[in-house]
Amino acid sequence: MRKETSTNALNEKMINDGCGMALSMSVIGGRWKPAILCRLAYGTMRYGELKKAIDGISERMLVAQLREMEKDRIVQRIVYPEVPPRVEYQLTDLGRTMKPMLDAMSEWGNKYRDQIDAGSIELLSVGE
Amino acid sequence: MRKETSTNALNEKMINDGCGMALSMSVIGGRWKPAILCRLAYGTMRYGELKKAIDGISERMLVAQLREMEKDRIVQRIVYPEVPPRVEYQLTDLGRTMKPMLDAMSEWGNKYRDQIDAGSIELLSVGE
DNA sequence: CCGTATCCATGGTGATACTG
DNA sequence: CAGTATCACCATGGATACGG
Repeated sequence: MRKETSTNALNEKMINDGCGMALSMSVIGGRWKPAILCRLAYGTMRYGELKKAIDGISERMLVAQLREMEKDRIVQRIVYPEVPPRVEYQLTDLGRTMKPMLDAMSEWGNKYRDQIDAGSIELLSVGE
Repeated sequence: MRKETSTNALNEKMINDGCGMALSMSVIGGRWKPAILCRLAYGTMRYGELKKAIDGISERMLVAQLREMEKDRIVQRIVYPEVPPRVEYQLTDLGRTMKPMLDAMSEWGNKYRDQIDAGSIELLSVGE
């Protein structure tokens, strides 16, 4: 049996629906994980860089989401014992295997946005 | 500007992080959407069939998640005016364009599960 | 058969302030 | 610079009962 501690990192509820999709969702789901993953997909980033790059994120949430992804072994945290302190984050090897999935998601999302913006889809509720 | 009504159907918070990943997440995120999408990917299903197929889902949640995906135009609801009533659900054309993304997610999830089960990853906290 | 309505618990998230 | 610590909100989702 797999072990875990808290919150979202590997949500037991979702991992057993047969198809792996739910497992993927439990790893990349989370308010800010897509945004973080997008950045780390291009390489290593410092804590402060991530914070600046991701608009609107609080330190609390940035750290929380990074920690969860560390637990799930897709993100790696590297601490340089310097003054001032420096901490870098990057995808692990396992994290990098997500690339095709991440790309597929970005691509569909962008196409979907185009569809909506083109007005060919109304996304309901205009008169609600 | 895009319009929307409630809850999760197109979460404004998530759609503006530049990469389309977050948009995708806002459409397929949700406790039961992966499970539902997995089923509908193979074809049309009746309400009752979905309910039976997805273990543990309540009627409330099944309907709620289906309605959200209807709003987002990826799922189509077809009502047959018969007695007894019959309602079928299927992916829309737009919904079917998600196939590559869905497949990528399933594939990565399954590989990830293998990695974990193989013990090559410990998923933390064994001694926590 | 296919849902709605209602109530309620949980925890994910945000805001703010503080620390090594 | 890179985080912790606390508090509180409220949307998400669960259980149960009822309706066309």
